[in-house]
Amino acid sequence: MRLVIARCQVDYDGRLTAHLPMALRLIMVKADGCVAVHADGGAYKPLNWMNAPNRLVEESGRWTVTSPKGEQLVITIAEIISDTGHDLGVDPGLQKDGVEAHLQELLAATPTTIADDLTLVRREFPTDIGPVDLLCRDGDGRAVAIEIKRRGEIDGVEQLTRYLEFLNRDAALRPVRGVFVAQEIKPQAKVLAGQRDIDWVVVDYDELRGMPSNELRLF
Amino acid sequence: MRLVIARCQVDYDGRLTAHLPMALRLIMVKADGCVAVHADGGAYKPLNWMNAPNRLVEESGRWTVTSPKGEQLVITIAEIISDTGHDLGVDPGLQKDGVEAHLQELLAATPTTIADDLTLVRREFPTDIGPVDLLCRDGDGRAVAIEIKRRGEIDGVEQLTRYLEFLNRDAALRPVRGVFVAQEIKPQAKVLAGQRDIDWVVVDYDELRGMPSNELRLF
DNA sequence: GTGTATATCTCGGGG
DNA sequence: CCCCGAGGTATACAC
Repeated sequence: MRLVIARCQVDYDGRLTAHLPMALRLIMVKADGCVAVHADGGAYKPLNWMNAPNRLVEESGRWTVTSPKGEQLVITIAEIISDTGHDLGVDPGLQKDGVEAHLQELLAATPTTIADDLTLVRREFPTDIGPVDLLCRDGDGRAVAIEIKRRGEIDGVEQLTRYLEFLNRDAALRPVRGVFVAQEIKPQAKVLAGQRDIDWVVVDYDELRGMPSNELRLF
Repeated sequence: MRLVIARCQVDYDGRLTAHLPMALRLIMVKADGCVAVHADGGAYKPLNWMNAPNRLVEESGRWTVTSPKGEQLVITIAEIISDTGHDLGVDPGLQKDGVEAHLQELLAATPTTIADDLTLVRREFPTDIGPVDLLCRDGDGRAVAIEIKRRGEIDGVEQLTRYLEFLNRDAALRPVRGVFVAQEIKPQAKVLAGQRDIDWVVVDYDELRGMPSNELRLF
């Protein structure tokens, strides 16, 4: 990783046009070739950048970064304050816990936490418009499509609505009910779900995680 | 801006739990207090971070960053390779051109580029569920709701559908047609729009910008 | 502050 | 490669 502190001006032309007047900034060049220009504030997002893959041509006082898609980043350098490089090697990578995938795993193992008469048919049930998180059947053998979110907002209800629209065209499944499941659900999402006859259930991740699936089988 | 190259392990606990094993990385601390841990690849996004505002407590071999919301980032430092600081000052800021707002301005000035019988009623027409980009009337005096995107995808069609649903409840406006306008439209979005009787139009930003609004008034 | 929409979103997975 | 969905999305803006 190369770190350059420099007085520079930056011009990007690609998905949009953007210009940065001359000022002191950090230019970060990573081992994969991506370039980012940072100011001394503004969270972690750089002011301007170019992702890998790209081609960096370094002339005196002028760096030109070109992507295969025709995007171009031109860095005009007036003064270099510092220019250092370090080989960091390959990172072992980030381990996450508590994202939607885990919630889906737990709910697939114990769908009865959503409604006590549900049995799982398939996780990530494929349709032409995307996978349905969980497809279940209820006690009467009727199909139930379940959309899972960490945070339940309007988008999730729209997504489930599209799936239900699609699934209800299939005579073998029809009629399909929908249940919107999340750790928290915004009032607007509840209203929209209600308007569309979609049930919603709030679940607790920590509670689910603490509940072994064999404990559920006793019910 | 402080730049530290160090062998470190990082543990985040907040909106989720995340762990980074010990490895060589860059730790960037900006003047506003935000902290970002970067590997030597993977675009501009850091592996882990904590935005401002926060409180950074630096002990020997252990940095603890705490946010007011109860999130915590713990950086365990085994070895410091380099530790430098530079005062970059306040950045003059980024100037952008070509984002959705500009497209909307241009189309508001010359709605005839969407359909030649359109006249503008209002930009950002307010509804209870969000603002409609453009509300127009066609040659027959019928209301037309227009949703503008740089890139037209399914979400945009859903958004326009919600607006149409809402607007069509208003007897003074009904029946309201919808037009989906974008610089490029994905095939799925065209299909969904077609299914819902929503027209779609592809426009060229550079062409629009090159076209003075008074030139259009001659038609 | 909540709610809504945008983003050069980024990033990863699947066909 | 595109398409789709998730994200500690972040960020701006209106109510």
